[in-house]
Amino acid sequence: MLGRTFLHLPGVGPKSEAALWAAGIRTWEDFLAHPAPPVGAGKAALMREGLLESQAALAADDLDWFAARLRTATAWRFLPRFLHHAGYLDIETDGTGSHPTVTAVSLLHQGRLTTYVHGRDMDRLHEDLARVRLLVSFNGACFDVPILERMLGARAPRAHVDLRFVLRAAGVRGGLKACERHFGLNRRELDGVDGWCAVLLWRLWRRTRDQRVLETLLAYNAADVLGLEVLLVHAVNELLLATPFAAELTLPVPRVAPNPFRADPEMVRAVTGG
DNA sequence: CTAGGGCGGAATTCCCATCA
DNA sequence: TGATGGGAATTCCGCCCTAG
Repeated sequence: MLGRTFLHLPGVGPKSEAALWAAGIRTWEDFLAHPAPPVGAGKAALMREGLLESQAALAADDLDWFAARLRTATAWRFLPRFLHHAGYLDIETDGTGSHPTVTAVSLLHQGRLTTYVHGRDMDRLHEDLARVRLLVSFNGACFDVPILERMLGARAPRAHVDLRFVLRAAGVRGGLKACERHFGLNRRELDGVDGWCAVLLWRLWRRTRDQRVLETLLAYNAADVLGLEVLLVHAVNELLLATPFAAELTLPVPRVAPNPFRADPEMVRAVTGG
């Protein structure tokens, strides 16, 4: 999809891009080879320049270059090409206002899920996060990343895709759980657990040191990032439907990866009030 | 509850094609 | 060639939404 995207060029919006596609100019190469593309001469020259730069950036695997030009709702355009760099992130906190303790973090990167726990190994997060070139989160632009930076001094990758806004562009609104339900994802024994439950689980864990409590908290945290990986593909496929390329570019939807942690039904009951 | 970034619509600027 | 109008892109601001 990236090689068919013109939106990232200055002076090009959704209308111009759609017009190019309709005129049979479907790829960067189509445009560059076209003797008289259906735009003004000045804009054509500017676009030609931008496309040559785009080709160079793609050849150099320069994710940041595209991330800077395709933000928020349009970020999905470069996702398929750079998917293998994605690090899916979700944090839990103790819920105490604007300066909370980060209690647990899950990071799914290159097929490996790593969990960080406050007081255990949270310090390892910095170096692992530094290896991630493309961060994927849900509402992370507003929540996870600012808190990680403020509370842990962490530095997030420059390229960050917040699925909240990608999904919204695809017409799917609401919180993470609602989005999962929309695509038929099932949380099974974690049904009904939300972020506030994670706060309660953390308090319960501190008080009791019962391993089942921590395990339930981590299962919830892990379920969030495992869901992100699948939601991302759904979102891209949904947005492809609004382009002429859905038939050839639709991605296979992966299964939700197995959760290495097991939520204890008794602990779930304890914090959901069920 | 509280914070914060981004959406959405309106206003504004920019660009291009069309004319005389 | 210079003025003009329309359409598209960009900018700006208040409010919405979601996180734990």
